[in-house]
Parts: sequence; structure tokens; C-alpha cells
Amino acid sequence: MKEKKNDKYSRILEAAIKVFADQGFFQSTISQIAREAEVADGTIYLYFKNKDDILIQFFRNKTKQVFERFEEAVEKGRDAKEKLGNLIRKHLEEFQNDKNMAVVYQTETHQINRLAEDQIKEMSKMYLDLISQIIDQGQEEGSMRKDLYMGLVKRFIIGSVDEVINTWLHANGKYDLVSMADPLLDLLIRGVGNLEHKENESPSQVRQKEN
Amino acid sequence: MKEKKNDKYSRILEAAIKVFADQGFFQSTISQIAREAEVADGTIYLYFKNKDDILIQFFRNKTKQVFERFEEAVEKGRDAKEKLGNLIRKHLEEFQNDKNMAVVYQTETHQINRLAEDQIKEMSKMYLDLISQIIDQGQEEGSMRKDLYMGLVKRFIIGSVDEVINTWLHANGKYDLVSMADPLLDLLIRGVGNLEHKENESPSQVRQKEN
DNA sequence: GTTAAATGAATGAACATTCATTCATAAAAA
DNA sequence: TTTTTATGAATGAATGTTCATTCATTTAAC
Repeated sequence: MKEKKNDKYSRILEAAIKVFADQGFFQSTISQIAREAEVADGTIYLYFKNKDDILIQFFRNKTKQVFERFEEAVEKGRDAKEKLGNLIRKHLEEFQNDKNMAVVYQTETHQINRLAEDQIKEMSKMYLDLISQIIDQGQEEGSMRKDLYMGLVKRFIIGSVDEVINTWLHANGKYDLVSMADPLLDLLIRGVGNLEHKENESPSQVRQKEN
Repeated sequence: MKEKKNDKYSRILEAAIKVFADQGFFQSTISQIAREAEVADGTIYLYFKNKDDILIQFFRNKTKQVFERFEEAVEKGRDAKEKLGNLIRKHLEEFQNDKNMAVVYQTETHQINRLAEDQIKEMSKMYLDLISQIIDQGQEEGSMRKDLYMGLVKRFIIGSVDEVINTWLHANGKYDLVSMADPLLDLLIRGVGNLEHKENESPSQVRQKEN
């Protein structure tokens, strides 16, 4: 009984996510979702208050679960670098394994007036706290710079992970997303700069090239 | 005569951007835009084919102009680091100076089925090419690492700039966005890692903590 | 047989777009 | 110069369509 009820709830939610991913939330209709879930239009209102509520439930249940798995992944790392790597790898993994979720997540979180504002804020805080912890540990270990502005570091990390996912989505998921994890981690840790380079050598070197 | 015509076109476009920024594209109505622009509903159709066309014109005219100014800013830098700094600073500057544009831009570019797909792709390419050039120059100068995967470096840079802007927008533009440019540039060049740190010291340090 | 779940046609509100009409200005005629 | 005619920008009420949501009825479960 409860099983079956839950089954229909999930079926509708999954169908909605697929339709939202394909068409965008506002262009999706209840009829389309009902057809995709193979239920009648009215049935949807037995499980969800209204259309907005479907999106809110998506963030409250589905996405939040995914984010909780990020915590587990981080815990398995020993030093800060390993933890950051685990976080990024898990993030890419989960999003690669559920492309519809990834599309809806990326789209809706980048809106300004977000329907699921509270849920999104909560998840965002979860993620930001994970990063804080990791950076703190890295600084204690000595593996990470002490002169970091934490607020910015968080954006720096989230932003680049997000963009890697977006690019993959816009390429229709045609390559392996998870393989980006290690090169990205390397960039985050070491940056694009060359250590051996001394600031004031460059202008003359450039001039040499012109000869 | 032509002045006046152009004036009304701009007035409608600006009004639309404001309404889109406040409510999102699909929740905005022609009537709201007309009211904001102080014209009749029908007048809008003398200047734009339909609602979608307003968004397309926004990207075709307004946003594209902004991106062209990025090129000028980059040219003014001498070495690669200066150029990357100029790009980021200009980007933050322009978006800070036109918050409505920033909101619409950030929102629409993160959609999957984008109404202004062609325009967005064109701008994206412009930006990516700028970054390529800068990195190439940095590698020639010796100021940037040679072992960089260019496709990823682009995401790394765009993504973190984007996220810094998004965070600022979600904080209602309550602080100075441009002041983020230099710290962000530093992170992109040097990363979060500590140079002095030797990889294999850390595990024992961590274990010590457990005692 | 009673209760709960599911259905899908019906409802009505919202909204993009159209178009007949107005009106200020410009060109032509006097 | 004054009067008449033509133009086309601007208007906003009317239209037609698209949905979200409801609810009377049917079907299934126990």
C-alpha cells in the first residue's frame, strides 16, 4: 500500500524532472508530466499541491539526498586535498549519473527569483560548509595557503565545478565528466601560473620574441 | 525622426530587461513591459516581432556590445597576467554597472534550451577565444604553466568569474563587485595550494592530531 | 459493501497577439 | 498663407488559445 503510493509519487516526480529538463519548468505542462508518468492529470494533484510544489519536492527530497552523499565522500579522504578531490569527483559522478537532475538543478539554481529558494539555500550552505571544513583542515596541515579569503575561495571552487558540469550538459553529455575531476583539482590547488617564472623577467622575454 | 524611433526601441528594450530581471522571462507579460516603458501593448509589436524577439535583441545588441569592450580592455594589458586581470575587472565592472543586464544574462545563459542560443554561443566563443589568446601568451612568456588542458582552463576561469557575479546578485549587489577582481586573479594564477608544503608530510601530521 | 485512489472532461483565468480606429504631423492644393 | 488630404505611429479593446486546477464519476482495494 505505502509502497505503491510511494511508487506513484516517485514516478510522477521522475517524469516531471524529465519534462522540466527537456522543456524548462514554465514551458512544461501538467498534461505532459501526466502523460510521461502514465497517470491522469488529476492524479498529480493527489501527490503534489500544485506545479510549483513538484519543483520544491525535487529539491527537498531528490537533490538533498545527493548532497548528503557528498558528505560521506569527503569523510573518506584523509588529507584536505584528497577530501576536495573526493567532493568534486562525487559531485561530477552523481550529476553524470542523473542528467535530468543535473539539468534541472543547474537551471533552477541560477535563476534569481527561485521557486525553491529555501531548499536551494539550505543545500548551498551544506556545500559551502563542506568546502570551509576542507580548507580549514588544509591550512592546519599546511597544504593550503593561509592568506585565503574564504568567501571567495568557495565561489572559486563551486563556480569552476558548476561550469564544468554546464559545459558537459551543453555538449549533451558526450564525454566522460568524471575524468575532469583530477585535472580540475590540480588547477584549483596549483592555479594556472608557472612557479619558476619571476615577475620581472617577462617583459624582456617578450621583447626578445619580437626580434 | 530616426532619433525618436530609436528612442522608443531602447525604451521598450530597457523596460523589458528590467521586467525580465525582476520576474523572469516566462513570468513577464507584454502588458507589464508596456506599462514599464509607458507605451501601449500594441506598440511593442511595432518594434519587436514577439516576446521571444525582445530577448534575442537583448543579446544581439546590448550584451554583444558589452563583450566587445572586453576585447579593448584585454588589449591594454602588456603581459598575460595583466590581460587576464583586465578582462576580469572589466567583466565585473560592466555587470556591476548594469544589474538588470547581469541578472538576465546570468539567468538565460544557464538555461539548457535557450531562446537566444545562436547569440549566446557567439558571445561565449568570443570570451573563450580571449582566454585562449591570453593563456597562449602566458605560456610563451613563461608566466603560465605549459601543461594546461585549455578546454578545462577556460571553464575554470569563466566558471569562477560567473559564480562571483551570481553570489553578488543573490546578495542584491550589496558590496563592491569589482574589488573581487584582484583576489580572484590571484587565486586563478596561484591556486589554493601552499608551495612550501611537501606532499608526504601531511598524513603523519593528520595522524598526530588524532592522538 | 465500504473506503480510498484514480480518472479525465469541464472550468475559467491568464496572456500573447491582432487589428480597426484615432490623431498628430507632413505634404499638396487652393 | 490657409485649407485639404494623406500618412503611419500609436493605441487598447477584442480574440483565441493555452493551461492549471477542480470535481463528479468510475475503478480498485480491503
